[in-house]
This record gives sequence, structure tokens and C-alpha cells, in this order.
Amino acid sequence: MSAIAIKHNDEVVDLVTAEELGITGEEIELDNSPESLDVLRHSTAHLMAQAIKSLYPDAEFYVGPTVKEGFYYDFKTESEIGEGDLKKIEKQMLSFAKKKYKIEKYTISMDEAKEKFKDDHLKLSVMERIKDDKISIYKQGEFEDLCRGPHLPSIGLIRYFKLTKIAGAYLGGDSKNEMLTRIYGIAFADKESLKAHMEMLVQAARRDHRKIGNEMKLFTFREEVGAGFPIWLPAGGRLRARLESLLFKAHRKRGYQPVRGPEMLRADLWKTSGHYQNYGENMYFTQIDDIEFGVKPMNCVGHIKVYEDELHSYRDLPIKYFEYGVVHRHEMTGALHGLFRVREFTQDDAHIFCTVDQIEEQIIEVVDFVDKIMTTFDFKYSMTISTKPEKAVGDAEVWEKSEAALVRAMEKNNLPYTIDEGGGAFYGPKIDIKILDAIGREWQCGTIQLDNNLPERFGLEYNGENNEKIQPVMIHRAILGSFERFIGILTEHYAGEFPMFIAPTQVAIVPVAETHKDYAKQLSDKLIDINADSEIYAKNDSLNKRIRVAEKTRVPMIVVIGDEEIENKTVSIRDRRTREQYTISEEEFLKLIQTKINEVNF
RNA sequence: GCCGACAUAGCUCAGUUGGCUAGAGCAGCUGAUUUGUAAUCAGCAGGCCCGGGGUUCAAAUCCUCGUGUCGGCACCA
Repeated sequence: MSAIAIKHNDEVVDLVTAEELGITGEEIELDNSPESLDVLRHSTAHLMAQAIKSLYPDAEFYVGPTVKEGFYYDFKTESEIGEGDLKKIEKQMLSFAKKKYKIEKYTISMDEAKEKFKDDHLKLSVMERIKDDKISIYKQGEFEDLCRGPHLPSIGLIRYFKLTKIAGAYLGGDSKNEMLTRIYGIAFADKESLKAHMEMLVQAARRDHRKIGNEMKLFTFREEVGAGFPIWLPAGGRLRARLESLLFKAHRKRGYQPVRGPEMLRADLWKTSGHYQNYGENMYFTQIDDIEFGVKPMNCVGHIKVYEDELHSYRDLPIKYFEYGVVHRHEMTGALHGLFRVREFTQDDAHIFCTVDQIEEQIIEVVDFVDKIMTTFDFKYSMTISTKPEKAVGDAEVWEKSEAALVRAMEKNNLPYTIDEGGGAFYGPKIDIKILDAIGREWQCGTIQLDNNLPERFGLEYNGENNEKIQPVMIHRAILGSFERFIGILTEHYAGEFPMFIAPTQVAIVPVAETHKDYAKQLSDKLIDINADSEIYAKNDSLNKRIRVAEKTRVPMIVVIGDEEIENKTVSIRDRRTREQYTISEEEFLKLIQTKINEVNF
């Protein structure tokens, strides 16, 4: 093996550049190390561009970087390119690769470059973004492209790649600009890694909550109902109810009061809150008797009205209201995605009204709450504090105090966090919780936001020690984010194999023959008494078939009941994963289920 | 919203260059069988081929406008 690039002062430099500058460094070989793959994929992107150019001579190219999952190239052509054309492009790429063109490099001045590419409006707009007055050009065969590199010494080294997706993308990532065609691809140093990657994609697709939700009959969508409005089916309803009741208890323990605001409120209120002006595009409005109403996109206003229902003393604070709040948001059609992005969803929403001095302890409590939930579900998670943005409202001192409280809460609990400088909402700083699922994907779910704006707008107050009127701080927080999104994530996280305490059905009971049906029913009733749902598989099918079906429904536990079990008052348990069987007494079995259900407390 | 693809039975999918009564597997129903740990057998039923409109002697198939879904982009208090 020979080097494809070198590492000089921690920077990956390709061989032509190294020679040009007369520098040396640690050799990088063609393997699956991050540095090597980056070079390989970058060159593969160029090879793809070369193939596209030869197939579609009018094509103009924008940028072709490497990304987390491979590479892409943005380009423009008058021809229509569809998914079916990817194969054709791949073939062309291979035929170029076989010619083993060397990848050459030369440098020209910005002015020369502008002259050279004067008919290529995409290249010109790339150059606008470059500050340097020198432009390097990489060339392979007839094809050349301006690029910073680094690249492989020859395209002959590119063999194991695949074009994966074709899509549209706005020039410069701005929706005001024209749309280009983008093709995504992936490349590896060897065949096995490519194969493994493709297999990984298949596995990820198997976990897709839309697919599993359909198989397990958790939820569905219907064209005639409308896009983005999920329908919860019985199995999904049971799962969700379990989650709701666990969480309800957890809130009560922490002193939250269940409340409920109306689904629609007068538009004037949304003007007071600022939603009308700032969020109106995403809201649904209607008229009732000539009065305009807005369907709530958030629950805060309802909770504010609860707060306003009586006078509060500083002795009462903190006051915590929670609600499984159904909200409606007008998401754009293209954004809708299974349960992850819908137009109607239910938040596990709460608002804490407290004094400025209480912020820190409240944050600590919420963060602890978050931790309990996330570890219960085996999620790793990370937190980001977002601070004051340029466009912000409210008192500078309160901002400072609030931000400091968030940071202190993290530090005192020894919690790792990152800071997103200026990423806060206009009304206050926030902590976002990102969860990491079983296959390493990140999801934004929960959020904790400090708000001084709404208390101000609504003139909220409490009586202080000296009977003075003080404005409380409002903390918005959701831990799951929404039941829809969270259940979608859980589904993918567990690949549908939910743990006992939230599974739609805890036990599948399979009676061996018809004579054992009554006993199965009795057992099922006993399970209901301990809050476990079961399903009896007594259809006129072979035992094998019924066990197979039960396995496929992903119930956590299957018990088989026949003469022996009835005689000895036992159950024969079949473990879902290992397929092992063992027999325990009915009493032990019920206790086991009960423990498994109750062991979880947030 | 934008670019591209797709929409056939409850589900997963066939259906040729436009041409006979639109097929299969699973699920469902009926019957036989009563099963000891991953598919017993036979029969039956099931379709406005996403919805309008058009082209044609003839449309699931071609065109067009919607709706929905998928992959991205943009969006995401």
C-alpha cells in the first residue's frame, strides 16, 4: 500500500499539494480511517461529477462536500434526472475509474478563474464565497473543477461506492434561491465495509417506526383524514396510556398540578402573547359568531389563565401546572414525517411559575426528572444551553441571572453540557435535551425554557414579603416533547420490542387445545387485576402457528398452557428473544409480571 | 412550500408496447382437524386500480389538475 495523502501539522494534505509546497508528514493510506475516507469520498464526489458531466454535458456544478454519511454534489442540468439514472451514472463512474486518470492540480488567480468559468453561474457563485485570491483547480481526464482538495492521487483507487439518493437542494441552502439537483453517495476503502454499510441501512429501515407502527397496529394515517393527523389504534392506545399514567404519577410526586386549557382561545389573547404576530403562520384560525379564535399551538396561555385565577403569595411559589396538551401547528407538507413531524400532537407540557431565586433549584429538579426518564428507557442524552440571541426582549440583568442559573444547575449536578451562544429564544435562555437512540441517532425532544416575556405581557404577579407586586419567572418544560415523537423514537429505539412496562400487550397466552381456553381466560383476568394486558391465542390454528404469530407481534412474554400446567397450576414461559422455555408456578408468574410492570418509576 | 419518485384487496406486492372477466401470498370467513413451543388441509369471500377532468374504438397503463405517501432541501418558540 502506498500513501494517498499526508498529515502535516494536523492537516490532511494530498500528494500533489505536498509536493508543490515541499512538505512531508505522516502518510495516510487508503483505509477506512476518518481521514482516509474523507479524501476518498471527496474524490468520489468529483468522479461522480465527471460522470454526470459526460452524460449531461450542460451540467454545471456547485459544491460537492463530504458529509457524515458520505458525500454529495449539487449541480444543475436541463435534463430530468430520476432515481433510475443513478445506476447509469454509477456505471459511467466505474468506467472512468478504470481509466485510472491521475488527479492533477494547478492554481490560478481569482480573476483568471472568473474568466475561465464566466459562463458557469454556479462556479461564479461558489467563487463569491471564497476570500482567497488564488483558486486551485483539480483535473482528471477532461474534467476539471475548482476545489480546495485534498484528493486521491488517482481516480483508479475508487472502487467501492454507491449512489444512494437523489434530491433537490436550494443553492446555498437558501429557499429564496434556485433549486439544484443533489445526488448523495457513499464510498469505502473495501468491499466488505460498503456491504456492511448497505446492510446497516437495511437494518435501520427495519426499525422505521412507520413500518413497525403499521405491523404492530400502533397508529395509522389516512388520506381522507388529512396529512399529519395521526390515528391511534388500540395497541398504540394501550402503549400510550401506559406512558401517560406513569408520567402522571411522576408529575404528581414532584408537586405538579394537572390542569387543562381550552383547545381554542380568542385571537386577541394570541395577540397579547405575541403568538399572533410571531407564530401566526403556523396557527389555525377560525371564526365563531364573528369573533376570531386561534387553535392553540402551545399550552402556555392556558396555564397563564390558570395562574391568573387567583392571587399568589411568594409563599406559594413555585407553582407547577402540567397538562398533556394537544396542540396544532401548521407544518409544511414537506416536513411531515410519520409520528416525528405531525400537525396535531400532545405535549407533556408543564409551566413552573417561580421567583428568580428559585430558578436554579427548579432547573435541577427538572433535569433530574429528565435523567430518570431517559435512563429508564436506556437513552443516552446530551444537553445544550442556548444563550441570549441578538434579538432579545427583557431585562439584561434577568437574562444574566437566568443564564447563570442554568449553568450552575448543570455544574452542581456534574452534568455535561455544551453552550450554543446566542441560540436562545428571544424571550429567554433554554436547555435542549437531545437523546441518542440504540443505533446512535440523535433526536431533539425535551426542552427547558426560561421566559420573562409572557409574565411581562400578561402582567403576572405575586405578592412579596412586603406585600409588593413582583413578576414571576415562567419556566416552560417538556420532557418527552410530544407523545407522538417520543413513541416514534421509542419504537425505533427498541425496534418494536418494547419493555414490559409500556408494551401494548404484556403477555400472549397460548392454550394448547380448546379444552384449555377457560383456564387461559381465568389467567387473563388475573393479569388484568395486576394491570397487565394479555391476549389469548386460541384460534383454530396449529400450536406452532399460534406461537409463531405471537412471536411476530413482539409481545414480551408468551405463556403456553396445557394439561400439565392446569394440573400443576404452573405456566410454561417462552422467552421472546432466546426462545428458551421454562416453567414456573402461576403465583410466581403473576408476581414476576407485577414486578416487571411496577419496577419502573420516573 | 421547493426538486424528484410513487399510489392496484386490510397488509406486502405482480400486472408486457394501451387490448379478454385485474392476479398472488399473508390476513379474513366457512368447514375438517384439537394440536406441547416459529406457518395443518380444503373451500369461499374480498377491488370506484387514490380522486376530478381529458386523449382513444379501447385506460390500472397516456396527458392534466388535485390529494396522500416516500427521499431530500428549506422550515421546526
